[in-house]
Amino acid sequence: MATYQLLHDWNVTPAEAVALQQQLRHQIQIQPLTKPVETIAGCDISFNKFEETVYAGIVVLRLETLEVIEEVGVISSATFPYIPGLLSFREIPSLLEAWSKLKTEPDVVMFDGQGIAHPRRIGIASHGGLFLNRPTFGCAKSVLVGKYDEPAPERGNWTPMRHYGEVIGAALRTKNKVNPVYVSPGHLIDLETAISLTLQCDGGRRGYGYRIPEPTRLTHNLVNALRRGERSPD
DNA sequence: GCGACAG
DNA sequence: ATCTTGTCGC
Repeated sequence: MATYQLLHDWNVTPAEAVALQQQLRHQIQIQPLTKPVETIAGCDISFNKFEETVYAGIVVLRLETLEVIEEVGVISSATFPYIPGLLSFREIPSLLEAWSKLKTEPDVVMFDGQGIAHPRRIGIASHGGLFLNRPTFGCAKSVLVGKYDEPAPERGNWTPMRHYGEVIGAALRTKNKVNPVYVSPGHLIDLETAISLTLQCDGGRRGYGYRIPEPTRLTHNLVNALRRGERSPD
């Protein structure tokens, strides 16, 4: 079973959450990978509007072939509300429950959200990286903070996202003439590597291609099936 | 003060 | 995030 470090309690108020982020942000390390990546995991949650029950899941893939190595899902509950800038406090607790069920120890984890492309430089991917103590990065479908110039329309092109003068991520085109995804390092990885991994996880390199990279796309399908009762938490 | 605002 | 069919464009 995969393990993680519980760096702090999750039962906090929004104000306490912000204080924790200010404290934790200094522990985040943006650097090149120290080990080659063989497996990559995607994680996501799903839920019915107005309900506290959440369906969390993680899918582990072999980077080279994008074949699924393992899938885990859990039905849990989230009490913390969705507040822009505090997404990790709503999603990470249940994702950690799913993580505990993994037999495999993913080399790197892709999150559905931001890494350091966050007002306090600690989005869900960075926060999760500290708990998991391994390389993580975010691949979001929309922007939280930062500005960027539109990247060229062909797959593979990207432009830097800037916030207060700092390069915090990239607007990356994963498919021709389709809206870009927003990639940013989470922890123990750098922007260039996060971009490279995102492109390697995109089926586009093999003909069939979706805007959302496979780890996140497949996990999204998994948790939605769980929510609809089309699959069980095994 | 006004508007923006990951999922 | 979720609720949902058709439809415009390449």
